[in-house]
Amino acid sequence: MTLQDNTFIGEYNYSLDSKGRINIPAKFRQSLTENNQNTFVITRGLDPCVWVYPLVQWREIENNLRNLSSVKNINRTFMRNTARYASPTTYDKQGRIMISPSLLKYSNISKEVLIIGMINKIEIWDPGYLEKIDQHNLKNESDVYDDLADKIIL
Amino acid sequence: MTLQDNTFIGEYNYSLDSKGRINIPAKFRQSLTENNQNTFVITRGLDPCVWVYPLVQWREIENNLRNLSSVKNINRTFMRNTARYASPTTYDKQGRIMISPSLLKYSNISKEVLIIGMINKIEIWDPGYLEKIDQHNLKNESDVYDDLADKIIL
DNA sequence: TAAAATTGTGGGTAGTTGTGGGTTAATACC
DNA sequence: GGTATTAACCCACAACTACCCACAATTTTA
Repeated sequence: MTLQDNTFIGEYNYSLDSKGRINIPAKFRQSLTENNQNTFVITRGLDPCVWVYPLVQWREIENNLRNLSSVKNINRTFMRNTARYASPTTYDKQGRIMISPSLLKYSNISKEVLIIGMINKIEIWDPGYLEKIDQHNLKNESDVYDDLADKIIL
Repeated sequence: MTLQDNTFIGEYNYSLDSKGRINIPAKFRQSLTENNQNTFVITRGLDPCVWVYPLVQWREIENNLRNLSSVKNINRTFMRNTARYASPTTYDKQGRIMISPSLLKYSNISKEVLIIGMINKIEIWDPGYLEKIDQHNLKNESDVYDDLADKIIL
């Protein structure tokens, strides 16, 4: 059973193989609509992890960026950092995508990976690294976190 | 006699089988509307137990998450921790769902389980564990408990 | 009260999934 | 232009999951 189209939840402990490939969980692939053409756009996350967007989702981001005025300095910086690391990747018949050495280094991934569904995108983490960062975040912003939980958790 | 749609009350003592499956009480299943497609979304509770949402209930949570911008750090942390432990599960012809080893560990469940109707969701507990926590909570928060009386008339 | 239907639990089987690795085609580099 | 390196495609397989059938105990119905 999959949820809504192009929507991802859940976590998976997979591993990077000797050729630098990572499997996309079958449930995630099944949730993809035809117009994604078996393709993701992978890029740097705002956290030290890899972000994986379905192609159509990335197109929306592109359109939003298109509307950012280039007059403002901060807009140019944001646009540049969002666009420069992104690259489209089609998965092979086994459902795997290639991750570039540069992205692996950025996200601290060596062998084990944790793949997390983030609703409209997918995150790929080094398991140990996430734990560290997560605890840090929860400690420093627990009050804001609780406010969100009050609004959203049923 | 069943209650309102997608509404659960009462408790049931069931057991986990050798394949990690748990039966959903027939009364709970009968209360489900068609648009749930015989599917629940199971995840970690805020207490050490398993939360079981009807699919349509979870969609509400999901849609709220979708509106959180990933530019904010705390939004990402919240979305990650809400989404990562959740997974959709369709029950089989006997009315059972699979519980992952990770969720079993989190909720301390080994063999016996206590299934509790929580109105808009279902909780699955280890019976002994719940008793301990419940007593602890009543002892330490009885004053806050009393405040609820202002909001809810029994 | 007896028969019929439902419910909770056990387990077998066939298909799917994650992972490894070999072979060919494309690319980059001398 | 020839060679080395990389990426795409294919085959293989063990582990796991979904689906099916079965049955005893309980509940409902007649």
